[in-house]
Amino acid sequence: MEVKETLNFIEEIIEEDLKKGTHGGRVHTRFPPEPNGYLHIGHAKSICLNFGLAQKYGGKTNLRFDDTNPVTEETEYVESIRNDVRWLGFQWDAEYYASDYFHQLYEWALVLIDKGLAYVDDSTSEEIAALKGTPTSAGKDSPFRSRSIEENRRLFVEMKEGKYPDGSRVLRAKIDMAHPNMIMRDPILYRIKNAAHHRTGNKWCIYPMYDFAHGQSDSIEKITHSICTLEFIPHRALYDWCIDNLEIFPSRQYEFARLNLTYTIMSKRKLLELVNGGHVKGWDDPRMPTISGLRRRGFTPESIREFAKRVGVAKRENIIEVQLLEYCIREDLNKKAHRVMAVMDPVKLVITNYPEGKSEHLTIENNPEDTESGTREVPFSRELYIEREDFMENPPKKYFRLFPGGMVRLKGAYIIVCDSVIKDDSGNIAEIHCSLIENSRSGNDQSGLTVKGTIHWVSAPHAEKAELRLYDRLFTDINPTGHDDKDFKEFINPDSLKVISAFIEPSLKQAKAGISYQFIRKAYFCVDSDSTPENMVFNQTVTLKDAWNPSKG
RNA sequence: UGGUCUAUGGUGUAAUGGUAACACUACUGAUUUUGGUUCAGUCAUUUAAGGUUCGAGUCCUUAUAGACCAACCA
Repeated sequence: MEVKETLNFIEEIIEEDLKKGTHGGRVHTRFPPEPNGYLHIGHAKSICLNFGLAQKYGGKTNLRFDDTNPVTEETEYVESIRNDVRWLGFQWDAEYYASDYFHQLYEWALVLIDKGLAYVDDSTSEEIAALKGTPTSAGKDSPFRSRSIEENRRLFVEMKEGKYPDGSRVLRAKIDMAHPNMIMRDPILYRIKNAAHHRTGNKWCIYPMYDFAHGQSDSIEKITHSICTLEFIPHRALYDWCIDNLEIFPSRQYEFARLNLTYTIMSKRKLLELVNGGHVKGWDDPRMPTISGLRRRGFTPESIREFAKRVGVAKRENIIEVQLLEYCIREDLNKKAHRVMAVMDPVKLVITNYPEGKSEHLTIENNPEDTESGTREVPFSRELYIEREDFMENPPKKYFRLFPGGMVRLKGAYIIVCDSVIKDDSGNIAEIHCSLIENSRSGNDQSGLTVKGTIHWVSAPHAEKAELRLYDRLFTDINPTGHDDKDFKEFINPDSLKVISAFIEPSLKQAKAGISYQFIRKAYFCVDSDSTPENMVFNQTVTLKDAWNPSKG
């Protein structure tokens, strides 16, 4: 059956433009990050949207750094952003910086002054705010609003020449102090900042505001569809005002709802707070919703792109369940990740009828989902480790694992039956004694027995040790920033990171950083960049789904 | 004493005036040498009230709810 393709509202706009022949059928988008922090999964949605649209309609996408505020922006962030976009699988057509346009923007400010549409205001920040009015009451004109064009021009040029200190003067658009849209109440266009810029150094001491830079940058690059998030809706009036009065290429702005994720924060400022406050170990901490964090956690570009596709694009505020993200990474890794065995909470199991000192190599498939993935050799011997939770002395109904008198298959090996349990002085289980069934070896089973459960194991004398970093959600609240009376940091999950030592099968000894594995029956893990052959470190990406619910028996 | 945007299952996205669909979650059951995967099934009178129409989730009106707007941030 054919599934009818439906368009999101931006695709509808584009197809309408294509039909009308707007811009000669050209589609040109841009991804415009400010280099003041690392990209997060919300940006990934925007990246996939902007680049995806261009791909779909045979257009282009620029990467443009919106770097109009020198005090918060750094080259480190530029590098990380370029890296993350590339890693996600996208290549931009051109790389630009709003700072490339500083001179043009300055010229355009002069145009507005000459048209009587902009003026220099000597008021303080507080005075300007006071005259701004409120959403429900009109503002009042600044006492400097009626300066002559000549005076405005002279003052603005002097601002540029560095004759005035920070905060002493601004350039404002002359629009309407009673406008119902507060953005239009004589917005500030330029401010004085005697600060070094990461690209232009000390060349400038006046810097354009977002509203005087973004639309014009789009226009310079002949962007046809400038896509941003909902909070910029009121800015669209000013975006259009600048383009109209400057009589430049008519880029158009369209707004979609940003991504929100349950149990997650999605604000660069707040993520910075987590980094600076030492609540996480950096922007790429695997608990962070940053692209670099997700990458280190073991997420693949494919899984994130699939996620972006599945969350859709609309204008309605939304909060996506993290389970969808988890579904996407499991779906991808299920196809790709080799299966290996690791015991996270070990208890010793002795096979009493297996000769001491003997060992053999069993051939085990790497991935039953991928016949191309081949097999590997796994050593087997008399003493093994199994998970403590895979044995119960007094099991409930429907317990498929080991218990006294019970039978399970050791994955890829033999069927065993539990004969007895050895306890230490304090009553804890020290060893489980089993015997294996002759002729039950995996792939060559002539025992005729069928067992309900299969458990994983690692041969004790061959086992390697590894550090496992287990992650839980970073916040305990479904919407940490959704409480007016509480700071989001109050909801930080104290147990978001647990470090354990595990036994892993020896084939993992060569595992390289960034490679993902499925630790069978447990979770997907990926080799961390901290990992060395002497101290192997794995990050838990996501657990396997677990349908076993002991309480239901 | 304002303006703008948005309202469809638990979550998200469709249905473009004509049988409310798909995915995720959750819960059943089947299959399984991973309690994974896979496969089947269950879960909605579309915020409310009016109106237009043969026919409304869709158009109109009013209400209600939520979001955004008073940074020399973007």
